[in-house]
Amino acid sequence: MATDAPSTPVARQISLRTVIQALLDEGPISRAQIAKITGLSKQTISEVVRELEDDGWLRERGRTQGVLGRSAVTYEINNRAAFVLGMDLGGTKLRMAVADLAGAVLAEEEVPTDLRGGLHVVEQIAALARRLAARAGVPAAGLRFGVMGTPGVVDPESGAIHVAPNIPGVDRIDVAGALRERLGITIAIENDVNLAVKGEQWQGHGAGAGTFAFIALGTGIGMGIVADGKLLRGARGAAGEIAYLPIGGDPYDPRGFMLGTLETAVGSKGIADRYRDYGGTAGTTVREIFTALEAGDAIAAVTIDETARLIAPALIAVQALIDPEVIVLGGSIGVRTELFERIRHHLARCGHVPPRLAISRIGNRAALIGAIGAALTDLHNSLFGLDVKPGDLSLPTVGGADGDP
Amino acid sequence: MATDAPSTPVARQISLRTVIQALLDEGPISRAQIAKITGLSKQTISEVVRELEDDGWLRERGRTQGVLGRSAVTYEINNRAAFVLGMDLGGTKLRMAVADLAGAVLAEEEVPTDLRGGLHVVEQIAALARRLAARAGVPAAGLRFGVMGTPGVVDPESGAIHVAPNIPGVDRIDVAGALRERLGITIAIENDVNLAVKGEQWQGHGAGAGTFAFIALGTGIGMGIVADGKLLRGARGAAGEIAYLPIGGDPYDPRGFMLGTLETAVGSKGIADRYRDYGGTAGTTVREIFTALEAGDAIAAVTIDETARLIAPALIAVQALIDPEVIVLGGSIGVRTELFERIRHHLARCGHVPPRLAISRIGNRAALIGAIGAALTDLHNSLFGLDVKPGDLSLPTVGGADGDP
DNA sequence: CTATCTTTGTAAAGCTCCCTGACGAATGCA
DNA sequence: TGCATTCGTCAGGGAGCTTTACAAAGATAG
Repeated sequence: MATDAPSTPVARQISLRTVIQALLDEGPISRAQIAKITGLSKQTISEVVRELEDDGWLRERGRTQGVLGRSAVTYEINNRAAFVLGMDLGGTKLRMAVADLAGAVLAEEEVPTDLRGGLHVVEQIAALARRLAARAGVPAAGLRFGVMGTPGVVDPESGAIHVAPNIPGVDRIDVAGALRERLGITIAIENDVNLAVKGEQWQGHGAGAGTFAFIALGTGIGMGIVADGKLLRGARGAAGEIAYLPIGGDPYDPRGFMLGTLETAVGSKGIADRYRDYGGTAGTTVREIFTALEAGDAIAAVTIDETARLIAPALIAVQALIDPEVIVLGGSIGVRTELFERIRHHLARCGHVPPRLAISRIGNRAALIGAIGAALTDLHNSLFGLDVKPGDLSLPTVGGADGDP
Repeated sequence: MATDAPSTPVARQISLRTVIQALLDEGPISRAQIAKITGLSKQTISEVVRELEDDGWLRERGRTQGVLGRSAVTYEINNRAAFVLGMDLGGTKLRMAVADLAGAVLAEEEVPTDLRGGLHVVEQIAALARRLAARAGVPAAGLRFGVMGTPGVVDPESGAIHVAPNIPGVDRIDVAGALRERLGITIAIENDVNLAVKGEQWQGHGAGAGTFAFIALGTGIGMGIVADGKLLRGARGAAGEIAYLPIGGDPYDPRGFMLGTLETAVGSKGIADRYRDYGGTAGTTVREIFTALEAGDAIAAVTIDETARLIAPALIAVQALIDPEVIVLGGSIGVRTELFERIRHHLARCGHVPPRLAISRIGNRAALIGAIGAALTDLHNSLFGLDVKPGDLSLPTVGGADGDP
């Protein structure tokens, strides 16, 4: 429960945090303005700002002018005080970006994933990271944190990748540890859909929403949920496993057990199967079906419409259980406007108030942006976070119940 | 964002909180033990304990003995330092209890709700509260907080009851304000299902679970979700509206629009309709159908089995989206073991790993217990809470995205 | 029964961090 | 040029925590 750290630094730490937060929120401002915003005294602000400036986190920006009274020196966050690495490791592509403390991307690259897998991938990641850091002009000790997204199940504590579809061998080695060793920085690994959600929360349609959902429609179907600003993981990290929603087919049909009832119906394989069942001949991939749809293929149109008709209830289910402010659709299939409009149409037929829908604005970079955001959050918290994080007081233990954790 | 309160008291406030928390967690302990647990110095602990004892929150309990060294005075929370009121206002019954600071119920009573509604109900509540306080021997200024659960939609900020089924007129008056006036304490009003969830979290099957769901099956069907220890409300406070889950019927069938597809199928009316459709003659209420089932009525058995067959996929949906540690069933229908066993059976047929299920342990007192818990949490936080509640630092605004709130 | 060891709790001194009030410095306006 | 206004620093003081020292109280060994 309680911390055993001495509580001396806690007051100053709160002040540091408060000042940083004010600068993040309000942009370049003077010390006097910070004092007004934070309620701390001018004296204290001067001390804190000097401390932060000495350590390189802040820098002078300019001076105020035009207003009555003496002009003031304004300060801003020193964007180049630290850098982070965002990564998105997919089965076919490896995306990576170096960003500064303000989240601005300084260098970004996308390369095909080394299909030999295992340590080859690790080496590829490390080499790319070094190349990007050099290109962005990041000094040797400048990189502080990295976050990598990857499909499959990731242990949130250790970062071990338990199931890694499409990338051979990475579930047998400690990727995070190997990268930490090669790059000299802490690397956290996170599920890519979860990071995409964080990306949407930061720079996409989820910005400003306390609660929203992001659904990735592609080969498979996955969902990430942000509730009250925080990622919802569930008891076993399996929250958002929308593929297993008993919608779009008979939940008691064993054919849906493997991939999940919903994914069997509306995953890319389900769509292709449906197109073929209906007698379509234009191709076997979803991309080809969409191309046929554009060319006026009636069977493709029916296929996509039927897919939308099956997806709409799934969105109703999400709305009923989570009540998100908006549901953002992403993934290679989810961003197609043809499908989107058909889903909209069917949603309106379900009665009640349909959920607000949006197509991902940041598209296939969502996980990368989320990785950068996650790394920045980690960085901020490690620099200016509090050791003491007081939550609600736990209720006393009563009767036969177990105590709160 | 930042506070404008002076930060002087924050250090002592953290210390006060830490000591209280240690006493809540570890029961009666000596000052020296508190010092060890919290990491604060013995000196500071002595000061803090003296302060708390002077204000009546702590009291001496006894002395340690039998161990090496000087014996120590042990302290404990003074249970009788403050009292709270828990209330559960239903369409037919009004339940109320007075509890002490440790959550022990000192007086409890259940009366029929005054069916005249409106101010009559307010007067009834106030009178019952005074009677219970007197019976529990609570001094005049002893009651500090009250929380009341009620069905329908409650504005989380103002406590205004927007929709109050079965109780005429309470949606047109400021119940919380009227009670505050009559009882002289702060009264918060909360949705009863949400409170039932809190009750399960505190003293029921949710104890110790970070994420779980509570489903109330009765006249209607409702759900409350606790995610990472916190109640999930959703963007419009409509999270957990499981009645609208598009399961158990055709989601495009307008007959399900009013009550919701799932509730139309498995609400008490849906069950009764099904029994009649199958040719059942034993009665028209669910209670009568269950009685017939016990008497060996085959049609009742089929009705209940079919109901369970429809409910199981809804639970699968909850598991897929939320991944709860356990799903607790409550409400007059949800606690019936006959139904529970049938649901279990059908869940096992859905493939995948079925969610862990449990029947509510605290039954129809769940909302009342949750109200007591909520009132205690409010009380603790008002007494020993921090003004500053630092969350994660917000990410900087980048590109065209809006800033974080 | 006494000496010793351990633990508890208090006292005094010092440090960190914050605030207040005063004051010089800088700036716009009349 | 003088004045009002705002910025930023200096000096003084208070709150709260820690450390060191020490007295008090109890257990144990001989």
